[in-house]
Amino acid sequence: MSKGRVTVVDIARAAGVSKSTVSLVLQASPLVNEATRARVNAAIRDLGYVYNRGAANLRQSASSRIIGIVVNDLTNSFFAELAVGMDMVLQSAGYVQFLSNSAESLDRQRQVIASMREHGISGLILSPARGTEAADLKPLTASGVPVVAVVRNVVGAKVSTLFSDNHAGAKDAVRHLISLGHRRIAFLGGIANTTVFAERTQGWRDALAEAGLEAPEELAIASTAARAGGVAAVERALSLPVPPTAALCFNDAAAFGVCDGLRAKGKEPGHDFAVVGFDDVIEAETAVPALTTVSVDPQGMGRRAAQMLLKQINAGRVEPEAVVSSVRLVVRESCGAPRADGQRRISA
Amino acid sequence: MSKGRVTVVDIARAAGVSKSTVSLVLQASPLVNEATRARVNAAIRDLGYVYNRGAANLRQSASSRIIGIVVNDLTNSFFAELAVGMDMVLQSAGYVQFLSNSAESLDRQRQVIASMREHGISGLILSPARGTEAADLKPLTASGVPVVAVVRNVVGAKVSTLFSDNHAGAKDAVRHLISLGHRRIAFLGGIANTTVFAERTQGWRDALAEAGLEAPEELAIASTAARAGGVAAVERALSLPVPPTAALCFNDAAAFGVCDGLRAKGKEPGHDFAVVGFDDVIEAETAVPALTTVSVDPQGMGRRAAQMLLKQINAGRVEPEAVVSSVRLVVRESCGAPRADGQRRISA
DNA sequence: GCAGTTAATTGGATCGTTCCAAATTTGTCA
DNA sequence: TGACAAATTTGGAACGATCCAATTAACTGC
Repeated sequence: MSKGRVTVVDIARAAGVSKSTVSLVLQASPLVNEATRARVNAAIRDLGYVYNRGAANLRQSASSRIIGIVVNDLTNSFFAELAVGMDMVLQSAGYVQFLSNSAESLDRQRQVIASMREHGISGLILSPARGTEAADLKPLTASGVPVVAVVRNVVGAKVSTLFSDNHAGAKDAVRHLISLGHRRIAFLGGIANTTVFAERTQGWRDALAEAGLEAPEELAIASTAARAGGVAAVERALSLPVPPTAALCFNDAAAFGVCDGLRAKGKEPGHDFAVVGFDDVIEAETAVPALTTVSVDPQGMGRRAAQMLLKQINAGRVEPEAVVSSVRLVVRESCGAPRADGQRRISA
Repeated sequence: MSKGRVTVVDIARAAGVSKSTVSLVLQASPLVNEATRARVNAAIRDLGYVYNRGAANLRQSASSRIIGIVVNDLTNSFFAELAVGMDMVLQSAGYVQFLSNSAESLDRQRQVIASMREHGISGLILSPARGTEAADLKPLTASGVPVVAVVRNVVGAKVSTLFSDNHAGAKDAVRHLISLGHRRIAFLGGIANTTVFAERTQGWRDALAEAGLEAPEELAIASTAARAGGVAAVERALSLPVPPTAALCFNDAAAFGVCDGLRAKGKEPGHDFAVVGFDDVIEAETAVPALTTVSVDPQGMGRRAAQMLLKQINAGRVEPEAVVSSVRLVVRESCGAPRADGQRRISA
């Protein structure tokens, strides 16, 4: 049974028709008679036929219905949720995804993209590794494969982009902290020299300036975008001559780290120190204290990115668009503000 | 440039050789003369040739070098890390992965597996959705595609399996809690009626029995395997007439939820109540308090699963093996025990 | 009963690569 | 120089599905 796979010719023979008819049945063509269709389908079932998509893709017109997805850190739940969102719309549109993790390695990313190209992907959604250049995507775009860059930018690349509104989100968050009475507000975590970091810190600076407050550079403490980075950053912040009383963190992972670091120093987040995150990962809501954060809705963003890509694929020609996904501040407990639903925590 | 892709024939023409020679160069065959090889490679570069793996896979002997991976919940970092571990060994073995998320939906899982089959995967690693039956994998195994089931079992399926030693891990954890003086120890979180739940609760029961303690069923509180489930479970536990003083949790996600729930009730985990998790996800180490947990090393498990699959693929014939991956208790702070490195927390 | 439609069906030819057997070139030695 | 072996190179036939033009079957209306 397992020797020599079953092909259209085999089922054609079994059903007493030609391979062409079988092909029509496979494509659910209205041209074929109901009786024959039933006969062919029965043969397909009986022989355990498996459609060979590779063979079908050989004809130039056909598209592979494979979408490549490359993210820079799958262990960060933001990206995991992003991928899940994409999966939802791609799957229901009849595409399958080729998901890979570059783990911030440019080499790895190159390999993965090359491999996807060989497999004839119909499109690529990429959350680029740090340092990705336009040249890395050139071969892909040159051969007309639509690409959507999410989260991070690839300077000079002619691809569609979908970013969250980092500047506005950060500004809103800091405004909120100011409205709660804070005057010395830090920016903690994240990797300096990245676009996202620059945008978020600019939002922080602008909100402070707007309120006539200063934004001393020693209060913008970069480290890493992960939990451990938050711990380190808040430690540095608390050891300053005049420590801050509140912080906007680079992302939720860092914010959780900041909470950990505060507790390690005997301070309770949301009580003795206000903490605001960025991303609104799924744990933000159930954490204690629940994390006030700028919601970028990772799953929604994933869905949107997938939709942008599908639109380009269906349009047939590549016409890059740049979308900025709006964000909104979700006030929970970690900033010490009273909650909308009446529950409250005491503010510092 | 983008019209009509470049094929072996094109580069053959450009390099002044036959397509067969080009094919040999592509496969790095030692048969071809160095000078011609260089000429062909130059043409490949110049024309921007992209190898068409689909066409190559058409010949019966070739293998697709695609591995399918299906996990039941990518947003759980345990599975994300599992996938990352697999990615590492598969990538370096020259395979690409087709990763999908079934999100616990059997329908979805069926669709995805069917799609992977059409793409001619060389093997499948599956963390099955709840309720997966042997019949779901039958077509795959019948056609000789190696399958490795991880984390959860598929009863009756003739596939390789890789599980963590749930029974021993739970037993060790509970023994440790007993050695710290706890007498009323709960089991919190997880979904009843799953193999993993049954194995872990059995370990809990056995450790208690061994110490001559009772394991009343009201202390085994199932809910869900996520953070919110932990919150709910500990709430129920604390409202019992005689509440427990310690708990082994179904997994780390639930354990974090239990910590959250404890704080919401004004109790400090690791101080007023001992908490032990299961999995040792990456956040377990940096959380506050650092989570005492049974380490199953998800990345290592992923690597191992990938190795098992590759072994089967290379062996040529499917010979299922069952591997139980050993686990070890990592004592940190959440159980209230003094740490090995001298730092200590006060035990309740 | 027959031309004119419409509905179903069907042989090739084709996609881009690999593999095989056979052909060509080059090298070696008597 | 000719015979023989080794080193390279090469057409053509697969692989499995699709598409096109062409054929056959079934149905009109007169």
